This record gives sequence, structure tokens and C-alpha cells, in this order.
Amino acid sequence: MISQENASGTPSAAAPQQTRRAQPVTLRQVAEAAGVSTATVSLVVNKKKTARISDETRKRVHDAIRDLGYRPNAMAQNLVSGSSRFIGLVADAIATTPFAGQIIHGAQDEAWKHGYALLIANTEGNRELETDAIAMMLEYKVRGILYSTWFHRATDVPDSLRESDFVLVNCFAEEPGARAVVPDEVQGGRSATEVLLKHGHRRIAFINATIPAPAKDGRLQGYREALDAEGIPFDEGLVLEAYPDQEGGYGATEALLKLDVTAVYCYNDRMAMGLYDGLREQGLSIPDDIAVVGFDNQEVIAAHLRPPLSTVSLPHYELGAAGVRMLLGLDEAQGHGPEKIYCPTVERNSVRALAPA
Amino acid sequence: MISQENASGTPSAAAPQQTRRAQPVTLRQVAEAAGVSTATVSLVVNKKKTARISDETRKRVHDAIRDLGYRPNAMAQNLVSGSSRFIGLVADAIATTPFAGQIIHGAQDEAWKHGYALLIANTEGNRELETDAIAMMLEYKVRGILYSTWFHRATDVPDSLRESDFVLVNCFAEEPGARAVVPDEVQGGRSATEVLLKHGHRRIAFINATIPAPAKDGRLQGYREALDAEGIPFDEGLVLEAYPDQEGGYGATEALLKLDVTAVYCYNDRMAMGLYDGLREQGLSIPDDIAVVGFDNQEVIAAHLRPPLSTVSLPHYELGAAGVRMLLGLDEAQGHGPEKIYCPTVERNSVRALAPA
DNA sequence: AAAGTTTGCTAAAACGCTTGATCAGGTGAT
DNA sequence: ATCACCTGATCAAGCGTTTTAGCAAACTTT
Repeated sequence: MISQENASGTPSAAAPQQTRRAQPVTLRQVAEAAGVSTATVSLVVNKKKTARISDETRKRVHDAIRDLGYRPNAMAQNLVSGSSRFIGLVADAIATTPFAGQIIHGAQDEAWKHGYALLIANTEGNRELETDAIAMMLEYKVRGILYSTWFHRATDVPDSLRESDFVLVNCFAEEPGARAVVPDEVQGGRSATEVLLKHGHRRIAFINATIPAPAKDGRLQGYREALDAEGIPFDEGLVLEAYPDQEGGYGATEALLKLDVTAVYCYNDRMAMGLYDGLREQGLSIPDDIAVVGFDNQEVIAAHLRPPLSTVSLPHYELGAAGVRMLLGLDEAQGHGPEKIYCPTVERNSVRALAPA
Repeated sequence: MISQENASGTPSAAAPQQTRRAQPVTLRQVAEAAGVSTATVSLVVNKKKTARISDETRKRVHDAIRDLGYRPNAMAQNLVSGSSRFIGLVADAIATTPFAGQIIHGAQDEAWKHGYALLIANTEGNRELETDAIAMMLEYKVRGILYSTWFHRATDVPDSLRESDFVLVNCFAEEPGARAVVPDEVQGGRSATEVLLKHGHRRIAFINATIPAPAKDGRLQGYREALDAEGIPFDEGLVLEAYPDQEGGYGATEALLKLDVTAVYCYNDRMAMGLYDGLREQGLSIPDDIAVVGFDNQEVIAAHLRPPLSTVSLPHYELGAAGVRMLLGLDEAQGHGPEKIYCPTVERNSVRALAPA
């Protein structure tokens, strides 16, 4: 039963309070209500500059649209335009970290800015799900796909991904054609170290991760570069390694204490969190006895440790945004390799100027 | 729609390695390649039982599909079928908490199970963005919209939301027609308290939040119910209040210690985290000197505190899943009010059996 | 007043797909 | 032979838009 009465002519006051959940109102219905052709309605809806429509007609159409509560059917629009207004985003761990959320957020904002909607699929590392997800996106004829991982790593490009334009986000592949955007780990490592340097620390330990990753190499290199820039010789002995989580950080306490440093830069915030525990157990106070910086800026942790942790932020939002820009070809063409995104420093209270000895 | 074809008969060697990024292959092209009508192709693609197609033709079609790398155009399918295969999910804080991620995850899994894709928009609390997001979903003629918030609260229903089917997820509205699914805070509070009770604790403090919320009332009521069930009189004096974050928990330490309790149930994990710090400073050990349970099961925190925190899990995944089930009318009709989702207990090591005095 | 121009609008094709109606040819029963 | 009935496929309409070409009427020019 599709009966909707509405006074035409008099700008009926009634808001679109029909029984909803009925078939959506179509262009044709608007046209009939306004007593014009569908072409005309389309023209006014899309505000075509080239079209010549009298003010009177335009008004009738607008009234009809309002009375009926018309919404264009985006799928029909996509169909005729030949290109969809979708960008796909496949993420491997939406549920397990807030990081994915920020990538989504960034991608979304940027996509919307250009009139695209985001089609998201979350695979939680399941290969089959991933294939299905990509297939789904392909069937929706997405403009392109953002393939993102929750931590920075090398990945291989699923076959079906190649059927579309794509950009790797927070990951990369050796493959020639694979565009990618990743955080600038080296710069981040440099920044982290510089925070300490800036406060007068010279003897700085670095607790690196045990497990191989671009972050492991990059953050170490950044550390060395920062030291270098200050003319401080790199001391291999000041670099510890531990599993990159709380336990690891906690466990590294003892070794760290033997190093006789005034500051320590942790591979990530979780290690810093563990280290906090270890240090506290030893009766040491942060930042007075030892300054600590982390990496990742994992909000729940970093901002709420006691004292709040100075750290370097992983630019997930920017990663997402840059990803869609790259996909859309909006970024100035990159030289070679993945585009590197800047990791900003977030200073809180775990670092204090070193009291002159 | 996720259709998967696989090689039939001679596995023709050529993989779909065309120059991609070209116009997608259409049904018509497949039909021409196979020398049949589009109707035929459609019939074999959709495996119509009622259609009579010879094996030979079927094979020719499959070959053509494979050679051309055909993917159905989901939007065209949606158009003709009259109903889209989208479910919208608007979230207010995808970026700031992992919680939203779990809602998404749950919604996604359930939606896919029923052949729906998830259209996600993240509003970060911005009303205008929200309106746009809903408009977008309406234009894609979504089957319905899940309106979710990152913490359990009352909300009002945006006008445009009413243009579609919708269910509120993790929030609720007084409005009669508004279906909703929320966590069962009372049961959660009961469970949290029961963990302590089960270990022999009888004198249990509850550090509640200062800010009003369904959780505040529910978790308190659960606490009372659990005590009641054990015949322990409710002692108003054992209920503290603090701002529900680390600082709040930390700050509550002093007052807590005056209570002479053997266990404490915190409004949430973040307070527990702060309390850990406070307790440690007083030289108290968890769980030996005092047992602690939290609420929320915020992974980054709860699982990695020292000792790992026993807590009650907020069922975000289930919330998302139940949301789409409700939207799709798959759940047995509810009585009245929001559907309440069970909050499971997660026992870790912050509670130990009370040594008999 | 005839010719040209502008204005305001519409007809109709196209986008990629689904599906009920239809049809040509073959088979089996009468 | 005739009829009825399968079988295997095709025709064509239609989903909700956009857009180009075109048309009638009104308005300018000469």
C-alpha cells in the first residue's frame, strides 16, 4: 500500500512523517507530484548550472521533494555514472586496538572530503575473510582499496587486491607497483631520543624489541642518528632488547639499572608501562631518578601512567588520510618506496631536565 | 554479495591478469564471450535451481567468467532487487576507544552472515557529521542503521534516523519505538561482586563513579543484589565515589584504606589501575592484602596490570551482533525496553581466596 | 512579419543486472 | 500425423538515475 497524500501547491507545513519503512520515494514520484518530468527533477536536484529551469518550477519541485521526503538513490546514481563513490578499507584488527580506529577515522574524513563513502571490512587476520571482504568491495566497484595492518610491517599483496587500485596503509610490499604509506620510524626514533637530549641527558639507554620489524630497525636508527647529531658516540652496550610488552619492560629493569644511565627510551609504551613497575619496585622515581620516553602514544597507557608518559605518536589518523589521498592521486607524486608519515612528539611528564651534575 | 566461482572442467591456464583499472567486465561481455544471452549468464552466475541450462553452456559461461575476470556489479543487483544489502553503523568514537572496534567487529560478522555489508561512519561526536553520515546511509538505501555510542548512555534519536529502520546500540532512548541493545550493567555488577564473594570476601568496598550514568546505577545495584543473595547487609559506608579514571582510583586509595575491607570492586578498570598505584604506594600487595576487581575489561589495561586484573567484560562484540540481529528481526521479540546483553566475568589474578581469619 | 534566438522543459537512451514470459525444437503418447 | 509436454535457451521490461538532443513557445531582431 503506497498511498501518500500531500497537498501540492500550498507549501504544506507537514514534515515527512509518513509511515516509514515503506518503499523509498523515487525521482519519478517527485516528478509526478510536482507535475514535471523526471529529467527536470534530476536537474534541480543536482543544481545543474547549464539547465534552464524557471523559479516557479524549481519551487514546485523542491516542495514535492520536501513533502515526500525524497532521497536520491545513490546506487542508481553510481550505476549510471559508471563509477562508484566507495573506497574500501580492509583492516586486520579493528577490534583489538584503537589504532585501526584512527586509521578508519583519518580515511573517513579524507574520503568524505572528496565525496566518497568508506566500505569497511575487518578481517582479524583471517585470510578467508579477507578474500571475501575484498571480493565484496570489488563487487561494489570501489574506487580503490586501502589495505591496512595494525602494526607496521611487510605484507604480501592478496591476489584479488590487484583487481583494483589499492594502497597499503601501515604496511608495505616489495612488489614494484604497490603504493604504500607508513609511519616514519626513523624520524620517530630520532624525535624520541631528542626529547631526552633536549633535557640534557647524554647517557641514554634504548630498550629495543626482540622481534624483527621495521619499527625495530627504524627506531634504533633514529636513536643513533639523534646521538650522532649531538656528537655522542653510539654505545652498543646501552641498547637492550626485550619482548615489546609490559612483561618485557618490567623484565628489562634489572639490566637497565646496571647501565648507569639517566634516561631510557623504550621501544613502545607498553614496555614503558612495565618499566614503570620495575623502576618503582626499585624505589626509583620517574622522572627524577630516571627519565623515560616511550613510543606509540597509546592513549590508554601513555596519558594515564603516573607520571604521564612522554612519547612519540604513531600517526594513524594521518596514515588513513594520506592513504586515501594517495589512492585518489591527490598527493604530489612520490619518489620511490612508501610515503613516510611524520611521527609527532607528545611531551608529558616522564622527562625532566637533568640536574647538572 | 560474495559469490565464489571455481574452475570447472579444464582449468584454463590464463589467470585474470588483464590490464586492470580498466572498466570492469560486465555481464554482457561475458555473454558475448560465451556466445549466450545475458539472461543465461545471470542464471548460471546465480545458480538458479529453476533454470534449465545444459552442462555444456554452463561450462562455456564459467570459462568466460574466469577468462574475463568478471565480478557482478553489486549496485546493479541492489538496484533491481529493490533492496540494498547494506547495514549502516554510525559510531561516535571509533578513533578514541577500542570499544567501537568491537561493536563494528560484531556487527560486521553478523551482517556478513546474512549477506549484508557494513557501511560505517564515524562522527566523533560531531552532530553535523552525524547528520551527513545518516543522509549518506539513507541514500544508499540501507536496510537499517545501527546507532552506537562508545559508552552506555541515554541518547536522543536524530530525526533523520527515523527515516530508516534503526536500533540503538550501547545506548537507549525513552522514545517508544526505539529498539535498543545495551549491556546488562546490573548483572555485570552482580558478577563482579560474586567473584569476590566466591573467594570468601565479605567486607567488600565499591568505588563507584561520580558522574551519573546507567552504569553507575546498574553496577551499584548489581553489587547490592549480590550482597543480598549472600545475606550480607548493604553498608552504605563501603560505597565510595570518585571520578572514573586513573586519577580517581588513585585518589580513592586513602578513603578505601580506612574502610578496613579485604576486597574492592571498582567501577571500571581505569580506576582499578589508579588504585593499583595508590595501593602499591602504601606498600599493600594485590591480591594478598586486598583483592581487586574492575569492570569493562579494557584489554590494554586489565590484562597487563601487575597482577592482571580480574574484571567483568563489556560485551561490545555481542552488542554489535545483537544489534544487527534485532535490526533484521532475527531475535525472538523482546518484551519491553532495551535488550540486555550479558557481561561475562574475566578472572585473572587480582583476586585470591581470603585466608580464613 | 519573417527569421533567428532564447527559454523552459521533456523524451528517451543508457548504466548492469534479474526474471517472468515466451519460443523453437525435440520426445513420447495417442 | 497430431497433440502435449519437456528442454534449453532468449526477449524484454524494469530497477532509479543522468544526460543529450530536441521541441514548442515566447521573445528579439531586422
